[in-house]
Amino acid sequence: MLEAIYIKVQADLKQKIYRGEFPSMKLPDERTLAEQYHVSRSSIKRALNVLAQQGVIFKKRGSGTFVNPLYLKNQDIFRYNGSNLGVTDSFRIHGETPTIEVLDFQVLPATKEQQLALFLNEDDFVYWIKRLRRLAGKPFMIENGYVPIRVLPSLTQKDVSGSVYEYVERTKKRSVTKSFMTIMAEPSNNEDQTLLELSPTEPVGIMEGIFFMDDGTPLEYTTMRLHYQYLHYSAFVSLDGE
Amino acid sequence: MLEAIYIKVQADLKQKIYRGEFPSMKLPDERTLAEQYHVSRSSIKRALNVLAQQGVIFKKRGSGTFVNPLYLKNQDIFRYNGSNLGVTDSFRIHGETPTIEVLDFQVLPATKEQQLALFLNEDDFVYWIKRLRRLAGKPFMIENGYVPIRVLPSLTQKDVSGSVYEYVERTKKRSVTKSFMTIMAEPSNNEDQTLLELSPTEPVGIMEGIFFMDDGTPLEYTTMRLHYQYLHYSAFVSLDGE
DNA sequence: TTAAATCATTGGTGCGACCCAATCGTTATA
DNA sequence: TATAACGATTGGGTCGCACCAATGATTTAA
Repeated sequence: MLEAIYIKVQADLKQKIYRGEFPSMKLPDERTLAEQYHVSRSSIKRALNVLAQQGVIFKKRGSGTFVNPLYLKNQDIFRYNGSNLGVTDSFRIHGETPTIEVLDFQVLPATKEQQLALFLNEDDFVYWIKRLRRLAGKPFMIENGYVPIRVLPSLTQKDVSGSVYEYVERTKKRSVTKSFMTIMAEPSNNEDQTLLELSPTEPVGIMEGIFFMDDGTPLEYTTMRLHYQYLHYSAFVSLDGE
Repeated sequence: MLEAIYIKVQADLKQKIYRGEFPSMKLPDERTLAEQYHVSRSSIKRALNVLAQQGVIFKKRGSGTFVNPLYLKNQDIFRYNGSNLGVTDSFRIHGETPTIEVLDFQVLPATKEQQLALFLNEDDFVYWIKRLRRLAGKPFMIENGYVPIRVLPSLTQKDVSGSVYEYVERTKKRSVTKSFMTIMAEPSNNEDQTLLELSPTEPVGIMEGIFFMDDGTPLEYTTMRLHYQYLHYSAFVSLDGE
């Protein structure tokens, strides 16, 4: 099975929506879609659920399924598209690929906090990866990442000057598809101001999080300090199935 | 049907996880759970999918289903619990309920941007609701909300001095469970500094978003300017079913 | 004419069956 | 002993059915 049916249906419907093939903003009912795609209603429901979760459509029992007009007008914000959660991918959207300057690369014993976040033992070690990211030459992010040695035993400085997640996908055939993140803001400190070329009144955005591989293994604990103009986090939140 | 089976199972499992009833961090396999709960495997799968989506568990084909240790250690962060997305609910967690001071309450013609965000026509009007929120007396948020008159025709200043979402639930029997939000940060302006008691180097966090009722009707377009210490947005992100 | 009852439409939930695919421990083999 | 093959376990995907619940249009009755 190269790709599940519901994935294909979901992708196809998203295309059709994007291309404006539902001018009435209303999709055919589930039973009809099942016929059209020659799949069961269950698979259609599954595809529609994914789209609803993404905020692309709204379902209304008794009435039908409708396109979220916002998705049409503004679909570049609804970018839950990349197969990857990393910085490289997220910021590539703006047209250019970020470059990486490695500021530091060491092996350290894991702190208590890191042990907790990365499910480590007392005697475990982590790589400390400090990097500066630039977009079109302009620095926009200071990144402090901590990766358990146990998870990537043969990581080198060279690997670290590229995307760590691509390295993981290449060498371990695992993808990084889950993260637990916290977003905050703070006045900039001296280092921020120097590295990110900020004035004292200009703040930084902070994105701090744990990134997991698709099997649940925690890969990295990261703190990102962003030039405030680059902190732009969008999310569609749904509190339904609870 | 007061509550769906998969909802009950999901809630029960979450309780058990929280109470540490799976010390090995491993849940029984799906077929066994189905027997224990006297429900079909489909329903178990559904319940587990919800929990996986919330980051409470990780599923690993061929191995089993495991508790996310982070959820145990830090479950107060995993608070996708409230039935409501509003500010009142979100910040009540910290122990105290925020108070509301209405700074302005008017009816205005909808701007282009509002028409787009709220699916309105050219001649539609919106309420402009400007409010200051305090927690334990300390101001922490300036809120500019825009609500279509069409949606809440008889909204009064009195209603607006409480939670608008509670008003919606009471009068329309609809809940506010979806939102599309963007989070940013900025240096504080004069008004921010005055109302939120900030110094010039201290920034504001900005949460801007559209809130939808459970049937997809957009209810409100809001811009919230937060004292930076109160911007603390956490999310579990999963890029799986795409 | 208006309000209430009815009914068709549409999405929601639940079941159980069937097979697939990844994993892991066991067993057979070199 | 180390490796390979195998098989059991476990979650993933698909199907098709039956029935429920909310909605909205239609029909009926006041």
